[in-house]
Amino acid sequence: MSDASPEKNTALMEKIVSLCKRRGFIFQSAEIYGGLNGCWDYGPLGAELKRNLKEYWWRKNVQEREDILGLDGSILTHQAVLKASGHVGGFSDPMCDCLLSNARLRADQIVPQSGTVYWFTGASHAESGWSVERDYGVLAMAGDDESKVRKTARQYYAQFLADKQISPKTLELTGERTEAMTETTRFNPENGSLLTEARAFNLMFQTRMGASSDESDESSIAYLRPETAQSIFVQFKNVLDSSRVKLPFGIAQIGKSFRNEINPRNFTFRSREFEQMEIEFFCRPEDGLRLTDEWLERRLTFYEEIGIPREHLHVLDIPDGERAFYSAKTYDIEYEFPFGIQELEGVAYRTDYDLGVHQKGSGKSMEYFDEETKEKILPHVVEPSAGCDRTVLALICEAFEEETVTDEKGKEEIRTVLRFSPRIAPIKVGIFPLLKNKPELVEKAREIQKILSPFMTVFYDEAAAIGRRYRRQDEVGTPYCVTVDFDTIGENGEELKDTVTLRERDSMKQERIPIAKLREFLLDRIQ
RNA sequence: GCGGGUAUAGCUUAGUGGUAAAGCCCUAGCCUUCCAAGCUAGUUAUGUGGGUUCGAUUCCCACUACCCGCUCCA
Repeated sequence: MSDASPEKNTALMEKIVSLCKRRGFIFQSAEIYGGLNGCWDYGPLGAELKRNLKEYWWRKNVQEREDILGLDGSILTHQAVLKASGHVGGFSDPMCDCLLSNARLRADQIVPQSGTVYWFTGASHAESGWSVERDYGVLAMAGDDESKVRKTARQYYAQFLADKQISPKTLELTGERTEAMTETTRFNPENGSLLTEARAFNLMFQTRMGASSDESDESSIAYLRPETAQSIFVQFKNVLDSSRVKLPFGIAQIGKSFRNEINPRNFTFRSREFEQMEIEFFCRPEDGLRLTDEWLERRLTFYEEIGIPREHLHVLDIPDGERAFYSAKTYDIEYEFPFGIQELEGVAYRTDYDLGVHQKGSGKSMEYFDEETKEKILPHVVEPSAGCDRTVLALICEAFEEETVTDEKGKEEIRTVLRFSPRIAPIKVGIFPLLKNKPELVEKAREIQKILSPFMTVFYDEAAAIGRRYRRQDEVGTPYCVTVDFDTIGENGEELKDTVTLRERDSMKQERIPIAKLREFLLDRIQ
């Protein structure tokens, strides 16, 4: 996808989805039962790919740093945590629908209006005897005349007509009365039509804990966490007290989060169950903005290291007024997916908002005592929060390529190849005996499999012609293949004995390498 | 959530109100000395549930899922 265009590319995305299923990267959840909306399962290769991503992230951010510590919090979350964080009250959108156009509107974003409301109780059609009783209203703003209002009402009632041949114009409106209203948000500013009652659509999955939990017992309510961040904030004190760390330091977590998205879309990109890779990096207030910029750079480097080049990433500096209310600075790192430029990760400076609300909510101090300055401070926090599933999808999209190759006879064909970085490729090396009906070759290949498999994911394959086996591995992104031939078993002299052909995925070049050096050679390239 | 579209084998596509076809893939065997070779054999499908009908994969209805647009994404 080196020539990725920002325009939508549905055909490309369909090919990628098809490959993911065919080769066992990603399946639809509960497919044999018709599928579960917005849920996906990772197949054998997808599981390897995702694991490689998570392990590399953990290695770079936890293992190789002494100032970041790991955490693995529970998914089931105490309701008090999410009340304090603002999710119970605020993690919802009041939505209402226009009764006329069915447009969906955010109730809290409707500009209040004033005018005269015309109420009706129903409509009838004298000729056919049809009638409907249903309350409806239209807001007439200054300048609207009555005929326009009645036309809107007739269009509304016409929706209930069984006979679509009847013109809305011939309907009689019943029960008309008027009412003056000021600053109302119950009507669609576009057309004056009455809206449905606002319904809160909370994006959190709620559950009840305990065997005896009954519907009326509010205290049994728990939630599936909508982000991994909260368990980090809630355990901030415990980590601090148990680990003897000093500011600045971070707590990292990889784990599942759940949001009841209204509209899951774009394959695994927006799912209801998803995995996050988050760091909360705590610091002194004066360092927050600087560290936000530093983290942005560090994260961009990370994406380059796993094979997503900087030129396919976009950094969005979210302007004042568009950031979440708690954030003093936010960068979005976006990737050019075939379906558009979409967010992979947010790097947000959350100030002391989170520790502040939990200090208030729990009544427990979240303060940090600085031994040098002898002062107590409430640390600020910088949060690089990456979507794991989104990054896996980006890795697959970035790696996908259909290459035209010409064989010796001049015949052109399409080679589908996933150009994964060796570091994250699900299978590191394919091991083939040149021929499967020669026991010496098979035996030697099995030996090599045994040597390498403790160190990396290997795939042994003896079926079909050697070229086909190479292509199979190309399609799943295996960077190297090793072939055992007659040289290996010493048929062509001592100097070639115990050497194998090493074939590289991208160049399709082959070189001769001693079996004894294979492990080191491969490990050098996949670390 | 609204509107539009789609649903036949692992994939890509035929087709039919009366036994569902092909190519690729896959599996096994033979053969085969490095880039999807050949021969033989084989497995596998009408998304789910109703209705109409003697009979439905085909017609009708509902549901589900996916795709596109809108909406939404603290």
